[in-house]
Amino acid sequence: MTDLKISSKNNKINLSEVAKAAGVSKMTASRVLREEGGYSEKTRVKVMAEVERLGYLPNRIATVFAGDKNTTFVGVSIPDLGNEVFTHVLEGIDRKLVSFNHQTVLGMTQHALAEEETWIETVLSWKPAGLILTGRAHTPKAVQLLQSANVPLVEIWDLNSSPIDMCVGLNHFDSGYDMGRFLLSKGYTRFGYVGTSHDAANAATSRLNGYAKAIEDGGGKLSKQLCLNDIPGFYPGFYGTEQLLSSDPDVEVIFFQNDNMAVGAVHFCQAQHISIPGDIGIAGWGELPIASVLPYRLTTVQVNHLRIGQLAAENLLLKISGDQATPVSDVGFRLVTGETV
Amino acid sequence: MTDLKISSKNNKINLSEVAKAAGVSKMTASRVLREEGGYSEKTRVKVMAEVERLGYLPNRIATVFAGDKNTTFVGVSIPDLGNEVFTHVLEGIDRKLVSFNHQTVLGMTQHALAEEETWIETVLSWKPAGLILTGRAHTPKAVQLLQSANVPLVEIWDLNSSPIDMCVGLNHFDSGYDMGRFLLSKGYTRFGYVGTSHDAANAATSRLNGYAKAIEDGGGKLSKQLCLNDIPGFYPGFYGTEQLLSSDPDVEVIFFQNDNMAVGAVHFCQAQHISIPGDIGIAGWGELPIASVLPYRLTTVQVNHLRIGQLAAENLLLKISGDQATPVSDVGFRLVTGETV
DNA sequence: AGGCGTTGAGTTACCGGTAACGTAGGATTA
DNA sequence: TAATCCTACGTTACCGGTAACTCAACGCCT
Repeated sequence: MTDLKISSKNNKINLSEVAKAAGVSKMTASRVLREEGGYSEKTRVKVMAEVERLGYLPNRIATVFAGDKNTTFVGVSIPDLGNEVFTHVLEGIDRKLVSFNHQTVLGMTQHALAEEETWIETVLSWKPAGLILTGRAHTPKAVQLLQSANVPLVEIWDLNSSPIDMCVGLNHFDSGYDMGRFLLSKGYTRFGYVGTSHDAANAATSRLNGYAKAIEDGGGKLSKQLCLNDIPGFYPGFYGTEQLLSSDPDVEVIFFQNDNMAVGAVHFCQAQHISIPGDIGIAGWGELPIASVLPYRLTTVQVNHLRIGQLAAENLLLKISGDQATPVSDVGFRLVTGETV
Repeated sequence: MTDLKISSKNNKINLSEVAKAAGVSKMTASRVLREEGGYSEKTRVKVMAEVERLGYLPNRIATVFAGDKNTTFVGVSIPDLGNEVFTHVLEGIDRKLVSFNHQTVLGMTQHALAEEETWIETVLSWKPAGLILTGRAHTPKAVQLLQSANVPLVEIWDLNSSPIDMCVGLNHFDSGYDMGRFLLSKGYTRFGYVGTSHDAANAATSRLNGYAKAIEDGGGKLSKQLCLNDIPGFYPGFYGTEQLLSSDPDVEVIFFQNDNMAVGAVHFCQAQHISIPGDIGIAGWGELPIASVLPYRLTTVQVNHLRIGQLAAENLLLKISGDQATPVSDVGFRLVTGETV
């Protein structure tokens, strides 16, 4: 019976047992482990020896509970991992968080606000140190949860002049507008756009809106916009181009949701012997790694994805430690004129 | 003073307050919330009304603590997010976990066992429901921590006949061996390899070893192997090819660490007007999305990354709920002969 | 010798839930 | 009608730490 109990409880060594083994009180052991001071060197050595010998692993759940504090978890929601853009942002976030002893709790919201709401509720119930959410749109209940939870929060990606708490991103509308204006300046008159599901009021939609506005302002025509029900990857860029060109062969230039889709388009054009930029112009967005190996410089919008993540994490960490943090950070963008238009 | 307290404590509504407001005991409120039964419909309605009115959010930390249970977190360690291969695995894991009310706690170990050990210790102190680790190599202390923690564990990626607990992956050595044999059968005699940092005993090294063994067994020559100190992406594939060919122009075929590197090579060859497969053969690994838009089918090894993640999560969840789970799952691979050799 | 500060501890209460047990009162059964 | 069972709760103790407090022993000073 006793054996069974021991084997089933396995590693249930807690602070009391360490203290007992070291011949001190629980409190003294606690002080030693937290290096709080108020104990002799002799005691410290005794306690640490028992910690080592028994393989004591602190129960951080209990610590959080005792102090009525929060954990060191930071909830990070991103739409999905299939979109390369967000994996770079996530990497920037996690690198920074880890170096400050925090852990990323992942939330893939699949671009659905309802999923996000559920996830927020779950994560908040675990008392996170902070939250980073991709996008500025949330359900009313989510907003209420976030406000009353009173947890440091950064909304990233799409710039938001009045964030719930803090915000790090760029103005997607402007980036689309600038691209539109640039293409107009190149003499194009018939414009196309290819992206993926834009049901939600997301950043890609803002880019499309900016693009459309620029074209309208400049007297051009957005002949065709295609929103595929797919991920914004290489192959959707490939077949999206095929679809767009077959339904509207007069389009002179296409703006894609991101570089990967644009590269898909480049490969489609190569396969069909359509000259770039002679027969058609191609523009991407986000400057993704693939662009570096193309035979010509892709026309795109350069965005420092990693920087967004880092800055979001930095501001969050500041607020977590009670310091002042910038409420709104604009990381900006840069138009890369390239050779594909 | 009182106001200050209220505003600072904000949403500190706990079960006691809900119970008091509903005119029942804490225990009854607890039973209602857990739908445990043992209460009248009238009571249920009263309690739920107060939960709603007060915006009560359960403190899951306290629940875990009370029951001396584990959280619903699952620690997932991957080398890095910059490697597209692992993001697919991670996506498979998280999708499955989420649908069973678990959350992914991310750990980027940067291919360093010491980082992994630190991360394991931290995550274990948070009482996770389970762990998924990429790779089979761990520090002795990490292994000891994992064993004594007695938490469900899946080691993924590299197949391991004697895992600490469970294992999901494929035989990387064999996949390299098969590729080597296939290339030999195509008549090549002088072989090259380009990958990234192989200091650790990782899966890519196993592939290289399998490849080298096949070449040796077949009487060919592994003329040159290049291990760049970079990420296994497009551009390293591009300049790695340049480096390899300039130092050893006689190489007839190159096996790359993954498809992205191979695509970088394809673009290098296109830029230099080197014919594929006429002048040189190119082989990748992993069948990544970019391969779908190339003008010809890339010779590669197809691996179902998403499936690895799903299967790992499935087995973990089985074990978490106390059921039997497969100790070792081989997801296999498939050689894609392609047109680039 | 008595007063006082410092050092190195121990004691108590508590964080927010839940397991285990206790119990009043009505319904059912012998 | 009394014994018994069930329903719908309430009470108590506890999970593993830590904040806040208490306290003994010792050295030091006047």
